[in-house]
Amino acid sequence: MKQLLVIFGSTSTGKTDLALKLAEKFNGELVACDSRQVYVGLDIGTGKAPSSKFKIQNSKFKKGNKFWEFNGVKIWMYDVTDPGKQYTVYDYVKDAERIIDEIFKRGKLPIIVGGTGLYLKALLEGLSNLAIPMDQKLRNSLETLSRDELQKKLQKISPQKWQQMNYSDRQNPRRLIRAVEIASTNFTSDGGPKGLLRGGFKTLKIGLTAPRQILYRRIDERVINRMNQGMLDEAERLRKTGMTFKRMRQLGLEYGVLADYLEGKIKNKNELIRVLQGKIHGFARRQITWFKKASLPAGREKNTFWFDITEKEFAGRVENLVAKWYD
RNA sequence: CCGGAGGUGGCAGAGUGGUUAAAUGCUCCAGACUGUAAAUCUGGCGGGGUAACCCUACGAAGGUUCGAUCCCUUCCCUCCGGA
Repeated sequence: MKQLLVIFGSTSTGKTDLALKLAEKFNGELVACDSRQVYVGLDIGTGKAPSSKFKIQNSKFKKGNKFWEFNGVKIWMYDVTDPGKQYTVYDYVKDAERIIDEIFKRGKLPIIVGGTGLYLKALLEGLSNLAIPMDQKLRNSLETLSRDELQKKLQKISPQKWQQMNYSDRQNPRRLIRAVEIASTNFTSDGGPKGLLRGGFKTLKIGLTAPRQILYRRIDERVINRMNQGMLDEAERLRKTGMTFKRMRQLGLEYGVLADYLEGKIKNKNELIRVLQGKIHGFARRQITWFKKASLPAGREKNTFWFDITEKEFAGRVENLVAKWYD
């Protein structure tokens, strides 16, 4: 039976470092599950480079065609598209499924490394509406409407959908637009991607956590490291290649904050660092909220083995667990 | 020592004699999320209580007033300029 190892957790829990170690031991290849690492040129800000500690110990690094390689371990789903283009869950599932299939053909163990909860869920379990394509023309016109108008429109064309939405989503223009889009399509679904778990894979899921304070500290340090690694230059390079500030803000976190800095909305580097640290704390919290249901038996990431990265020998215990599971 | 500005909740920063536990932003906490997900959206945020409600608060101490964070006096502290 095909086996699949999944490692997930919030930002700064050391997913990639752990996955690289496991890949060396178990003859694996990594598949990143990250909505921003898919873009070419977003390297430092998205943390594609492994931690500096790892880099010093393992200097063998190269970039291949559509993959990066550390110490002989390939990492996929980096650099799959242009940063100016919008990439979505749908694209991700399609691309990642193909990559994973190829890894199997090579007789290797795919290790999915993810911080983007929705992508991970879609890849593993599928998403029933995923196949309904987006209608850019419709979206353009809907985007000119106010939230109020969007709500009325949806209530009119699909009262059932409106009923299903919760209060928070009803205030969310982005959700309203997609709901209208789904309601007004005449697209007949072929079902779309079904999710790997339904393909009969034997999966082991490992979730990484850390106490809040320690997580924040790791985030704060990482922001400073990234500044030292030239995150600012990276942003300027993106500007020079024609990326708009608007697009940078869409990309979020480092790129959004960096856009504010380049535009002078943030006055100095210290403020830049502070703002960024705060934003990433918030991001980590959102990830934790998403993954939290995981700890419940019927939760989103059921059958997950959770590890607190501050516990002694946690990496060794993970290794033992994988060794027992992997045939 | 003299002249000027100012001291507000974790921070930044409004404000005004009563409707101010005090705008707004940030941090922080909680949550939603089936095609932008590092995005987007919702709620909370002095303390206590399920609640009605109670307590402590706008540098300190007094005073004026029915009532002061807002007016007056003194003191303490900070910043700018001049000796």
